[in-house]
Amino acid sequence: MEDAKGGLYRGEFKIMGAPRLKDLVKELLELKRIALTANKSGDGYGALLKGLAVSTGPGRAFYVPLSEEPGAGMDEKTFFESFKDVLNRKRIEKLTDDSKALFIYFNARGMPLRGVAMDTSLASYLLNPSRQDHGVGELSFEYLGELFEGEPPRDAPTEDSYRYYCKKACLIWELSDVLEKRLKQDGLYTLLTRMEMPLAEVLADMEIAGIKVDKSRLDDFSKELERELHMLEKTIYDAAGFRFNISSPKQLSEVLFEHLKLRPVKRTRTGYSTDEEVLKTLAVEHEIPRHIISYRQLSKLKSTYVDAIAVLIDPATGRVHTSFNQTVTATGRLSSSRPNLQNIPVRGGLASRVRSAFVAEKGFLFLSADYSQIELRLVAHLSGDPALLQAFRRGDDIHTITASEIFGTAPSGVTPDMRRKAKAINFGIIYGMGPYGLSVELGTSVDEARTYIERYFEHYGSVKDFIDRTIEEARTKGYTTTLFGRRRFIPELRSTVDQTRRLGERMAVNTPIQGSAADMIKASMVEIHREFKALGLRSRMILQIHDELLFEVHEREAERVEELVKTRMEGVLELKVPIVVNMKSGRNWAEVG
DNA sequence: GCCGTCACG
DNA sequence: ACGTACGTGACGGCA
Repeated sequence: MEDAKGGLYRGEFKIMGAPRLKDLVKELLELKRIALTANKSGDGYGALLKGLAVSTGPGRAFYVPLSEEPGAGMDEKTFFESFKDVLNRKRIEKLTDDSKALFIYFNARGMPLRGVAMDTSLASYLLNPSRQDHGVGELSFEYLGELFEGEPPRDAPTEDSYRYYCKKACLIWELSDVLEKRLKQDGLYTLLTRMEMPLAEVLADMEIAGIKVDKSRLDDFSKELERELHMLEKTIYDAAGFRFNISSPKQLSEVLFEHLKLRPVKRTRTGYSTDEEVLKTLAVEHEIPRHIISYRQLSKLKSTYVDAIAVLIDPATGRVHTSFNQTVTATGRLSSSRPNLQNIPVRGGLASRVRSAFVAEKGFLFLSADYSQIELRLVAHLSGDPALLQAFRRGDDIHTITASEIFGTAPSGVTPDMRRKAKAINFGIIYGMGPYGLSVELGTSVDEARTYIERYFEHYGSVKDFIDRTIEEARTKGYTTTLFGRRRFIPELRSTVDQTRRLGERMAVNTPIQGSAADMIKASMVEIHREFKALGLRSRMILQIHDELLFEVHEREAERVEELVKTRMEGVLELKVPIVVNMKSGRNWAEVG
């Protein structure tokens, strides 16, 4: 495409190639701020960068086609040589719609990108984390009143796609001012610049690092599961007297409730439920449900955690590179996808077969550091409840103490079953449960569950006050907040539908707890990453699982890193109760979980 | 593209 | 009489 080699497009956007690049870079070096947006194919670590659009001000932009777009662009070396200073200079502020993607691209190639001053997705997420879409199109409509649909960029480089990205870069420029003002109005700007934007680079480095997977271990396990599934399949067909698709809830339901005439336990929106709870109930009557449970467990393991992960191993590095999504959850948590490494099995007999396939690089160890009871500690802090505060300050086992209060015995007289019930209640509080929910969880009557909840609030009266206060505040303001000032709007609270309004109340209570815990771990991650860099350590952070961080630690750095991580995580914030972090190290993930 | 199911914190 | 504990992502089946 000859225009890509330095020609000037009609209209307001330029497409730059090598000949004119020098002049342009000279001009850029004089600027205070530029807007950047990438034309990439694919997502996350594996994405290809096809080009970069740069806006130098409202209505002015140019586009650099890169060689990753076949036949179109400038080779990487030329690009880096020309742009290095622009990207590296902190005083040239960069505005972008997806800083993590840029960090992944540049950091992975040893090209530091500095001076990122705005990330419009992250800004939008802080303004309203419940939005489904934080893209430039949505934001332009919402905040600029401008329609930007452009057209979906094509496979082949075209003038249209260049113009599309140039326009996008210009909109990012304009959006940045508006978003900055809004964030400052809402007291969220610091959260953007000090937490979410620095975190984006941390996440980029974690995605680049990935985690090593022993493929042969997974392959062996897959074959084993295959054989087991085949045997179970036969057993089930024999017991039923005919073949059917065991993985089809619809067909299974016909088998259980029509052919075998078992009594349905509960309904789904579309028919009778066949979930594990139902199957356990039915297992008393027939042998099939028990086999179905086993079949389901093994097939889940095989499809989701063995086969799906094996194909995502990068053959070049032997590692899988998840994507950490920073703008998905309503509470401020991260999420992980392709693969989701935040829901790798940890319970159940075969969980360790999967976890042990995630291994530390030769010469390295895994170190896991998790916040102990972080959400309950936050309940203690946020409510200021004297009994709860005292329990945590004394270092008591919180479930045992709760059990002793509810059942009126000395802590030494608490049986394992009493502790189990107290644990369910403690968790239920965080979620805003009712008597029914607790009764299902405990397998007791609704009345019994109701009694437990009443006794809980008798002993932890300030927790009740906290819940009421939090709901009331959310109703008045329209949103609920975390310790760090993160917001979540809860329109459900104004619903006239009872069920919806109660859902809103549970969200209003749960979000400050879950969200404050998310704030804390995010702040620790930024701090720890900064220290690792400053100290020039070879160790690196590789995963975050909500209240846990996983590190791949160089053997010779083990002691220093343990000390550093524990200190930073526990000292991230001063609460009214101690913050406790548990640490464990080992050669694979099963050993540290 | 939705549903049911199930893995995690 | 009804639904009934927060937040996620991914799979297979099915229309």
